Amino acid sequence: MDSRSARKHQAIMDAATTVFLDKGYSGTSMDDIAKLAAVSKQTVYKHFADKEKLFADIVLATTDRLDTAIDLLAGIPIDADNLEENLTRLARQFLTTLTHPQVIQLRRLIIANADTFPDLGAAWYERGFERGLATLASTFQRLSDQGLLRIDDALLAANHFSGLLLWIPVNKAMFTGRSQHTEADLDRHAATGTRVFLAAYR
Amino acid sequence: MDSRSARKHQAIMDAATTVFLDKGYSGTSMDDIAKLAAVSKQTVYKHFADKEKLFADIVLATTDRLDTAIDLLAGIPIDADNLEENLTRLARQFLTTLTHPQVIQLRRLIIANADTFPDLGAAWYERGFERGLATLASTFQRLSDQGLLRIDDALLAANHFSGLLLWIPVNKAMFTGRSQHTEADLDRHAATGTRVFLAAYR
DNA sequence: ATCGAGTACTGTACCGTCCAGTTCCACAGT
DNA sequence: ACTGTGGAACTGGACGGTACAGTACTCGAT
Repeated sequence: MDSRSARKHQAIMDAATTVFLDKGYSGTSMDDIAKLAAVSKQTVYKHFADKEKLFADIVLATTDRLDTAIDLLAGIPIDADNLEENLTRLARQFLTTLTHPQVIQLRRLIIANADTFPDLGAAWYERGFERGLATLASTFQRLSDQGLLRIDDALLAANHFSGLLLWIPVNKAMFTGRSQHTEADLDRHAATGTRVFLAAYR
Repeated sequence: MDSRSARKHQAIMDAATTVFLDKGYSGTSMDDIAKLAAVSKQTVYKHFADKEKLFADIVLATTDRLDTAIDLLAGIPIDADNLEENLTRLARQFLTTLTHPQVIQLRRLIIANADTFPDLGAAWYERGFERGLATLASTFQRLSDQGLLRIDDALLAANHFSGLLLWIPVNKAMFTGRSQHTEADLDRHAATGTRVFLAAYR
């Protein structure tokens, strides 16, 4: 069922995602998108009412992709033995996912336009952020029920966990352009962050 | 030495700061700034070469103001007794300062334009972020020398402290527009964050 | 006579629309 | 299976309208 129309639609979405992530909302022209999608501008406007609508669509689509990625990640079972090692590995994967250049660029994009598109910022916050925290929290709750952790507010614990891990690398990436972290940096953040977390919650 | 010229200069800086913080870089026109400063556009261009230069100047000036505020804050002495209470108060003041709407808007502004002005992002990161962490770290080092904390990497400890405190409220503010936190929220973040920090570092 | 206000102007970028001509696709009849 | 046909979708380019950075020029104030 890849009708021509559907193919074009997808091509436009892909192109728009690329260009918006790269150049920001106002830095992107509809002509740019049409050209990259190898499609006429008329066709773009046939599929999307206007620039704002197109922007909202690609942001939400990308957010959903990220959301499912996090779900998968938090679903990985954690052994009772070697709790610290297992948790460190979870932390490490969190870091990999959330410092991925595309994710960083998406954050940038939403923050930059949170004034113009308040609904979009709120939607991202709820679907891409709070939901991620909630799944992480349910993992912690499980560990707590097994007696491996000592937690009364699982959501708060998830907040602390992610704050310990992400505050530095995410901020660095936000401010210093497309800075790529070395693997060693991320390893270190995962290890030390997990250690502090366990000191408080084991 | 308030020459007429100096006063105009200041008026333009103030107006530009206000408008840029409110509407973002590309959302702000030079006419807006001139009008708010009660000055002709010609005069604006007499004092600042172009829009980019003006933007860079006001960002760096605001960053410096924030930096000195943090210095003051981290310099407050901490009693040996009631460590947790004292640290919680420090945390609370950190939160107040860094969730101030102006600061949040400045962060937004820099992140939004980190691609176009990479130097500015880097400058903010070094002067407004790493420097703040460094002063916090030196406070922790002092406490460690007094035997109140057990720290081997003071800078890392400062990172963890700020991550625990700021991750949630700052993210929320970034994404959900000018959301104001209730005092109670901030109290709670300060208390729980400090508790986790002390569990790991006391 | 110097400085700045006020305003008009230039050049550019870009959103969204329009139109004339072309390609794709589903479905009919053979 | 093969062809023909109608309609929908697409192309490419042009165009109106608007917004805005930066410049030029006139006139009044001090």
